[in-house]
Amino acid sequence: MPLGFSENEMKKIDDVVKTRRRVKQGDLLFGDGDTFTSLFAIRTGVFKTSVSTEDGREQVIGFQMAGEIVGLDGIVNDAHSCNAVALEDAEVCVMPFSNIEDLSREFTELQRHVHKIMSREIVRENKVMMLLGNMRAEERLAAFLLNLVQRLHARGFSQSEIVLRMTREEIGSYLGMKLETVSRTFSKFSDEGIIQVKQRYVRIIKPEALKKIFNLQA
Amino acid sequence: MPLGFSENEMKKIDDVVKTRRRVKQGDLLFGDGDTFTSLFAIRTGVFKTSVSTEDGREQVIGFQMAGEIVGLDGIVNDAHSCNAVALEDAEVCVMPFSNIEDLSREFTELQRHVHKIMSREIVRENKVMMLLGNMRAEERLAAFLLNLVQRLHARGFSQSEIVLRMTREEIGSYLGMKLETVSRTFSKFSDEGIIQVKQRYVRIIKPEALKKIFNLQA
DNA sequence: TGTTGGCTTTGATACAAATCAAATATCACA
DNA sequence: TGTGATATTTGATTTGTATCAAAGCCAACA
Repeated sequence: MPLGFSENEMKKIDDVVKTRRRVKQGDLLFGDGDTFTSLFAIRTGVFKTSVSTEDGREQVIGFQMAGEIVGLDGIVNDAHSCNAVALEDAEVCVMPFSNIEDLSREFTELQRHVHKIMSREIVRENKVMMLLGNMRAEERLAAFLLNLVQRLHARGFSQSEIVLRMTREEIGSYLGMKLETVSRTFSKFSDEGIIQVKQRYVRIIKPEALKKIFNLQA
Repeated sequence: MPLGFSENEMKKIDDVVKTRRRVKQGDLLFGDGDTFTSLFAIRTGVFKTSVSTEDGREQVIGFQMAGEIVGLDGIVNDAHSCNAVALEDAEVCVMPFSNIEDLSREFTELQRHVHKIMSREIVRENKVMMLLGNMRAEERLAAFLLNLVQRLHARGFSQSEIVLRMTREEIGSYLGMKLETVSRTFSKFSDEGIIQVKQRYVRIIKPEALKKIFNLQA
């Protein structure tokens, strides 16, 4: 939340955010078709969001972590159009959207914040479309790893070490490739000394090499 | 714009929308890096929006037509992060975003409308990610054609005839495939009697066949 | 502490789409 | 009306990733 509010204002805003909900690993925070009432701010844990087709295939559309907002998809039709699943035990703030709308009419700062959150999600998805439409497996995985450490580092974690919360299959779904290709690409980076991989643990040895792969975009 | 406003309210809202701008075919409405000030409501013409990489490759992220809003990407950083180019001579309403923010604090209906527009864009991009990540060339093109006629039909045009405003290359960029593959897939659909194609003109003969291809998602 | 089941790695092969190449069609404009 | 530039189609070949298959690894739990 942005600063610049009076004490009284903060209190009102705090009220929006006071309800908490715990979500166990593997459990659904919300699912496709669920009635939309609230946005969720992630306090702890990592989520994946995904859409599914009738025949059961899944497309992961994002991995969200502490401080990020999920549920924006539900606003347009008052129903969610994707699934949000906890990849580890998690806790979220439940923020009823009608409260957010009421308050953001009162506080310009909050209004602006809400708009920026939605715009940020649009811009993020634009970048993912570029990944999916234009890039090769190595570039996609390099971009994925760089994005992940960057976000983890911004949250006080290591700049070089990652413990993945998602399976190879989920990474593959997000990046538009099969789990075997994800695994092979990890192995290739490892062989080249760019990263160390041991199952879910990844250590980035040469971030510049990843950046080069990503920027080269052969 | 949604209904349910008083005359006085309508006048205020009309004021936001009164500035017009003409954009010639091939001209930029806004470009990556441009300062963000306004959203644009398309009155006539078709636009493409795209992001580019340093090495000059382009990913088309959408084709927008009358009644649709472009520029949402600019809100988060007060600068645009994509390009919007007119694919034919076009006219837009220029809607200064600060006016929109001011008015939407005043009118709940407008506030809601703005939120829904942004959410709709997020949901649209989710679907494109599914296309790009999971589907094969035929499925992508079938989905593209169905989406296009559906939107044209909603605007009073034919349910079966399309005059494409974009090149094969632009379609391919949007769908994550090369122009030759787009062309071949058009030819294949044509050979199968599903569509008639003559350059930019497309007539859909068997919409059910397209739907089947799209739903099958082998 | 052994067993089960899920996840990951690696190898061999198949295939869809990319690439390379050339011919044809269309349009703008001199 | 011809000419050049651009867009499209089609063919031949290559290639990156998917698919199929099997073995190895790990964690949870009986």
